[in-house]
Amino acid sequence: MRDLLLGRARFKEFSASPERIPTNILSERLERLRGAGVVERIPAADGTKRLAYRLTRKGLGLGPIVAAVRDWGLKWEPGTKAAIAAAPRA
Amino acid sequence: MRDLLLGRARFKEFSASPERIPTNILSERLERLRGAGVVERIPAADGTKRLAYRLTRKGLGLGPIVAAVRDWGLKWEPGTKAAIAAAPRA
DNA sequence: CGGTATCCACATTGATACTG
DNA sequence: CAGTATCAATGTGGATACCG
Repeated sequence: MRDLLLGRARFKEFSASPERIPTNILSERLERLRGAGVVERIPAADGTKRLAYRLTRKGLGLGPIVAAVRDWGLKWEPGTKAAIAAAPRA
Repeated sequence: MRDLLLGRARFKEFSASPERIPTNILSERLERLRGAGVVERIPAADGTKRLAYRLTRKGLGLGPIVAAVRDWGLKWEPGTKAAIAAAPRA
């Protein structure tokens, strides 16, 4: 979800993230997110026959949750680093 | 977390919630939340020797996350009902 | 009342190997 | 590149019984 919210779209991009998620887990999660209507498949931007993934509106709606988790971690869990820009301090 | 945010404090109150959580799971979760510094034990308000649970400041900080999840559910997941008052529509 | 103790079922993750 | 197939390990939840 973090990668998708950052605009990442390709299997390989998700796979390259620091978590080093195994390909089977990544594949299964993308399918489950698709089943939940949070993610959709689209043709890749580069014109090749490859696929890409993108958040639906429902998926974009998860942004505030992810942001709230990030903010909580930054405030209360030492060592938390934000991959997505933090909300400005209120 | 929802019950705690609602101000519920007693083991029995959590236990009576609609999820009908088994006592072993409830007990284990309270301990884990305590270990995470999210919940603390306090003497019960009624002066008996019983215990009660309360959110720490760190735990109260989870409120915005729970609220964001609730709002997302209300908007995107049919059948979602809010146990905590929903944020006013922006 | 407020828990512990068992024990089982199932979900999730992960390592690894393989394929169109 | 973008997955699928296996299989083992672990985590999580739940039913149930019991106890101070």
